[in-house]
Amino acid sequence: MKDSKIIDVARRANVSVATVSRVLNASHLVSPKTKEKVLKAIEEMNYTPNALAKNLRSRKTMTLGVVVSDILVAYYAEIIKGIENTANSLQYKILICDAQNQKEKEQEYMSLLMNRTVDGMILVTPKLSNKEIAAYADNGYTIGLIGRFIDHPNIPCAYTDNVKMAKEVVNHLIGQGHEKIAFLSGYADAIDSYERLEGYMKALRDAGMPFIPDLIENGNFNEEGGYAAFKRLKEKNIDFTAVFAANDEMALGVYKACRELSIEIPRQMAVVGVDNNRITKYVTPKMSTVEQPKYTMGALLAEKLIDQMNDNAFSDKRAFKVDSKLLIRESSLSS
Amino acid sequence: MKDSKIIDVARRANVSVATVSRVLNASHLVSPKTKEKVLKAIEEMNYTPNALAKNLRSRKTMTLGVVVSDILVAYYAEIIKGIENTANSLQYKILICDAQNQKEKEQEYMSLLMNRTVDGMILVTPKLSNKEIAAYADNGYTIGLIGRFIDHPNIPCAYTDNVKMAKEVVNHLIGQGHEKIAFLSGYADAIDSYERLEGYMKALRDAGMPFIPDLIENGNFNEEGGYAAFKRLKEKNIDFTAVFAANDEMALGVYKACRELSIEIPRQMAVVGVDNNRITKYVTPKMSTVEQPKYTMGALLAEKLIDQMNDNAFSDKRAFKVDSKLLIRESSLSS
DNA sequence: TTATTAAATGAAATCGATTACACCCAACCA
DNA sequence: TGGTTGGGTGTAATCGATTTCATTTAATAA
Repeated sequence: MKDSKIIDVARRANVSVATVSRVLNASHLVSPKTKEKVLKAIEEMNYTPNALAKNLRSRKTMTLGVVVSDILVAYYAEIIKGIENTANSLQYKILICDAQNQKEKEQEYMSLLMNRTVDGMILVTPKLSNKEIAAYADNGYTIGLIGRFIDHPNIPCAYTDNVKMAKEVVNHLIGQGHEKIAFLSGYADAIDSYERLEGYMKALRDAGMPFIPDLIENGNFNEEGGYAAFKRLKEKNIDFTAVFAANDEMALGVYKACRELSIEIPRQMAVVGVDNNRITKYVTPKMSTVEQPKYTMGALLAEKLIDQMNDNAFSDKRAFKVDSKLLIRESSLSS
Repeated sequence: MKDSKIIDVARRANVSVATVSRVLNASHLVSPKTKEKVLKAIEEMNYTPNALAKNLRSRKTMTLGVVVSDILVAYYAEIIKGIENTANSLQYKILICDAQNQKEKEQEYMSLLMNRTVDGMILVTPKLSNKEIAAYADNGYTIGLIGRFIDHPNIPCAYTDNVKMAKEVVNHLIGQGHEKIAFLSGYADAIDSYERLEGYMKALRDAGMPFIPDLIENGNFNEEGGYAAFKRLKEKNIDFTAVFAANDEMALGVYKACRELSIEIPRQMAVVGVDNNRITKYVTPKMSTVEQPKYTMGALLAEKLIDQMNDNAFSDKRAFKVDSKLLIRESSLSS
């Protein structure tokens, strides 16, 4: 039952605990008939090894922690799938941690790493600073990063080129004839926001178009934020005909604001988001957005991190910059 | 750093490991100045206790496992939030397990319970049979269930009354003047499906309307399934003017099929789903659906289960039937 | 001052596995 | 026949904490 232990099995099979352990761990150093006896005893007693004892002794848990900002956001859920499937195929389990957008929760979850509950951690767009993250790595903990890059010899990263992505989006809008393009950024302190803004500016510069600071607003990466930001833009009374929102949620907020203000998308206002949330295909008009290889990033990083934990052979390649893809749909198409 | 242990701290502070342990566990049995010495040593050595050793000795992990069918589905994500917040407030952590719709994965994750990695498990609409689940409970493991009910003295359950819910939906459709109402069920073996079908039939009976088996189709709880099921219904050439889909995903599939077949919702076909997925508000027309108190179910059950683990005082109330709410939107409203 | 009691502390057992090391014994070789 | 060899097995140390029990120290009462 629930509380039989290795010594009970040993007694029942008339062998030592060492032998039972050998059977459990598929050692070749045990004769077929002994093995059979032991297996029979295990079966009869319904014995399952205590993972805590095992992990304590072996000093590993074969578990990877994954910290995401919000498990409700599909972006994270898909990354998790990538990590999980790869990890499982390499005999690792994953422990999913929902930081609920709070930095303190992230930190709490990091303690799982420090107290040996997990062998490594994958942080997906964490709020922790580069310095804080690097400190963990410097102390010998195994950490990987998704959706962000830190230049540190022990921290593998998988991320998209936000600058390039944003440039592509803005170029597309310019190509559609837009000259005044607003940008909705996410949290002011999020690297993604910053980089996307950078790409936005570069695209304008390359096209010889002026950068108008008033066309930048912050929308906190969520729907309400996007809604409010768009209203603020409108109140400024500056003309603009397109909005590039740093994610789909904010773009959805723009949709809502436009509906209220009777602004027709895309005829009067072009809109592009980022993430390819499933919803973008269901809204009217269908939303143009950017697809990032979420599953792939998860899978790539999980493999890399597990590799690193096992042979300590840090291959030089630890930065995986993957390509994103602009999906042009109705919301940004001039007729 | 990473590998200092309690004995190192003890030596540095010139005390015994027992004393350090007492400080760590906030025992009152330690003098202020000793305590200070110890805390200083802990601080200086950057010591963190090894959770594996601690859990092994104390025979608990203060961790709850949560097995969901698919982490990408918002329904589960919200339940998880409810569980997590409640658990955290009671000093418990949760370990989220994504079974990816596979029964074998569910079973794999159950082994976390059996090998003492978690103190208890919450299963959300699992594929495991009642008998299998009861067997775990009978063996002394702590299990709770969400979205399903098993009559077992040790298994607390939080679920909605599917029969009542389905009746309400069908009554609403009847009230809108529909006489031929199709039903799209989920997995044939899912209890939810079965119960919703039961409610559907009861509502018909109560209204004195005939039950037409040909109007029942299986849609596997996903969009493609709903799409295909609707097409099959249409091919049968039986008239019907409304569809009740056992979840929103399938209803979405119906939307797609209708678009292809140029059937206008709700004028020619009324549609109602279940779950209140966020998408339902964004589709055109807005989808009528049923809201279940997901967060509440999670919170309720987490509290109950933790209670049960701690005082072993099984209060008699272990079945929480919560009320769902029909949200009537555009897709089911005759003009 | 001494007896009594309570508060602090430490030594060692314990949780349940893995594994280094020692040992036994049968098979093989010289 | 005696000495190697090595496969199979057992004993005991170990992982890093908690906790029981015994002991020392300090505080209080007599």
